[in-house]
Amino acid sequence: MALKTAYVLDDQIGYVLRRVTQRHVSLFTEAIPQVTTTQFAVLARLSELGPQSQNLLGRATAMDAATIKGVVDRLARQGLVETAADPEDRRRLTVALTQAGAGLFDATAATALAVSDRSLEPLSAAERAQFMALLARLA
Amino acid sequence: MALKTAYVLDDQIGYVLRRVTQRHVSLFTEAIPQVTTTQFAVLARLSELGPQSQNLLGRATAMDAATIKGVVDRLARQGLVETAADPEDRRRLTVALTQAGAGLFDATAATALAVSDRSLEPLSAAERAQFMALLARLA
DNA sequence: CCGGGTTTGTTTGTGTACAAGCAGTTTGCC
DNA sequence: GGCAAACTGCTTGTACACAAACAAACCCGG
Repeated sequence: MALKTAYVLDDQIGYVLRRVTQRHVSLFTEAIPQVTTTQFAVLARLSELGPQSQNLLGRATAMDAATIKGVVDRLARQGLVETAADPEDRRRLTVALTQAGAGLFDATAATALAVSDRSLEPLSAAERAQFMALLARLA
Repeated sequence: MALKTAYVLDDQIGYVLRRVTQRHVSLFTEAIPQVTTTQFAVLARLSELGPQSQNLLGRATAMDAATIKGVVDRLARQGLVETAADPEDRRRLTVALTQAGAGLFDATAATALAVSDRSLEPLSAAERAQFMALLARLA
């Protein structure tokens, strides 16, 4: 008879990913309470790529259409991004950083990098590099 | 003047974690559509530990009180768990697997393990072990 | 030039996830 | 014995995340 392989929750990638994410988000929120991790990703992409259509922006930040809409709405409510109609394609909604949004990103980028570091704190420098390389291959 | 370290979103642990989680959840949902990853974690813990108070169950599955309540409610609505008042402590709500819940867990545990494997598919066996060891230290 | 397929965005519904505040219960300690 | 502290659970509000269904606009082949 086959040996039944036990299901050990604590060894499952999904469960551990969830806990690591919880810890990371908690560190981020403590350091940068103004925006969430997802909102910050949008600011970062807009800063990097310049104004984008909402749809493209969603793809560039791994959010589906419904999710990116909510995120953009909340950022707009905070005055960090603004949306404008595209004259060339009337379906399109162009999203751009405001001065305030660009300012916030520039002011917090270094802190955000420090948060990434703190998340990886339990690992040595060599282990961090190794881990990030492996993690990237799973995305 | 100090060299400004660029913020590269794709290199940030939080962003990559989110994408890896998205991929994993998608694989899980495809393989086991009856319950979500979080709900499955609850079934696994109950199967492992036996009936638990809702509060303890939340801690054992890394969910806060509000979250575990919602998850237990939805599992109960599906008839996979049942709750009972504790005669010894009237604040306590004991959560237990039903026959259906235990049956579903037993029937899908092997599949769930296969999902964990598929999530790690891009890595070799040695790399998987290495990755899981590093990941666990970040939780 | 027109009709079908695609793209873009919106809406609704469901399911985590957490903070904060409330209420009832139990326990510990004076 | 009695009261404060701790525990357990509930509720509300906010924020992702995705599926599904829809409408409007665009594009391309015939």
